[in-house]
Amino acid sequence: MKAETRKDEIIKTAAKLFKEKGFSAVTMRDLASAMGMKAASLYNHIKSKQEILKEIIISLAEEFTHGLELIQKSDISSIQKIEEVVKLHVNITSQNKFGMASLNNDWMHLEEKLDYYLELRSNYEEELRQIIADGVKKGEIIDENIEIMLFSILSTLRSLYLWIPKKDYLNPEKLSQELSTVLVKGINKKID
Amino acid sequence: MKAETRKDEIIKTAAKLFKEKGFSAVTMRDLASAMGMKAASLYNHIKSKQEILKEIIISLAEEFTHGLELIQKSDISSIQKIEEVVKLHVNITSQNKFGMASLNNDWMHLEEKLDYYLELRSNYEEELRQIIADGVKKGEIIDENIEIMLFSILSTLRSLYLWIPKKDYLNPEKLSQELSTVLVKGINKKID
DNA sequence: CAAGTAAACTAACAACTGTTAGTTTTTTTA
DNA sequence: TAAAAAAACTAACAGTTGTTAGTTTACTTG
Repeated sequence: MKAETRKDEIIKTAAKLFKEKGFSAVTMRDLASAMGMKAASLYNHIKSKQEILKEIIISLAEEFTHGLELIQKSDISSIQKIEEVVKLHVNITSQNKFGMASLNNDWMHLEEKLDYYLELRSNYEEELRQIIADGVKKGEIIDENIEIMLFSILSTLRSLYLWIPKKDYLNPEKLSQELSTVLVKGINKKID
Repeated sequence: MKAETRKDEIIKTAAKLFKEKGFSAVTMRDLASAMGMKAASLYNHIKSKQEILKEIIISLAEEFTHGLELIQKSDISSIQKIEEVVKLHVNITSQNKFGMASLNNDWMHLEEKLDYYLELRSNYEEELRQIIADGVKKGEIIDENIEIMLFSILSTLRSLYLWIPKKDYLNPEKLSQELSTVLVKGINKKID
């Protein structure tokens, strides 16, 4: 791991501000002030406000894509794959509590990289859909509407960024495990 | 039901734009242009940009609060209450596909009404938490971490606005029922 | 310690922001 | 059809926006 550059600090600070008010509502003067400098000085380190957003979002999106690829080709059951996806989201979100807000809410302000982002996202959804469909075919997963199961799981995982910061006494391992239980088994008490 | 005023049209159009780019990125000139008029003309109908956001968010928040109150005091099981909450979200979201985006993402730009909104929201979460806790106590709901169950359900329901527009061939009744199944029973196949 | 580089600064820009004032046009009502 | 009300307009404002140019200060390195 290399040393953190000034650019990295700016991006980290920006992510924090973007989470609070959204990309559009944060001005370069806000960001500069949070960094203890003047707005013009930021441009010694970054090319534009856009570039900051791009750095935050694209690196996260690629991290998810890469993580899911590994899970996809591993030789485990469908349910286990879903459990690994839960871990992936919990881990990335735990380490990027702020950036995840931009990924979820400010992707539409990407300009040149918007199409690339949308491609990564739809591929991600498609791969996860495939994992679920496989599980249904193999009889591991109930034969309910696949879109609804996909949506329900993904909504929960994508919202983790709102919730992990409030409960960060829970370690990632325990959180992943308990979350998997709820997502996979549901909440109703079974009659054993 | 009364006739739709020009103000209502403006708010509806604003909600649509707010969903696409977020409150901060939509200018009064954008809104005016979408309405086929000049920015200044908007002010014959509305007091400020803020007021539009307030109208969108507060009316929705109050609708949820009221809906949950009715469910809370009805004499049904905890699981049934949760199923009613699912219906509540599906119905309100189906009828407010655009406004729900503001409720989820732009509430922090409320000014005078921010505290009121935060109060409604935390009361809502607390009441739902109570429904779950009751269910656990009565043995209807598994004895897992209540916060995780609350978070998982609420994340899914709060994300409906992203998903309903894409699948609106599904009618609200069917969607509510299938979503309840997934949330309550989970996705794994039981050994009958 | 000299030279080079990194990182801050001041000043300014052109475009855009929400909003107001005052006026004209269109629609409704008596 | 005249008067009143509703709804649009033009023009402009004061403040804010992202960004650039040019300069000064601080740190690193040979």
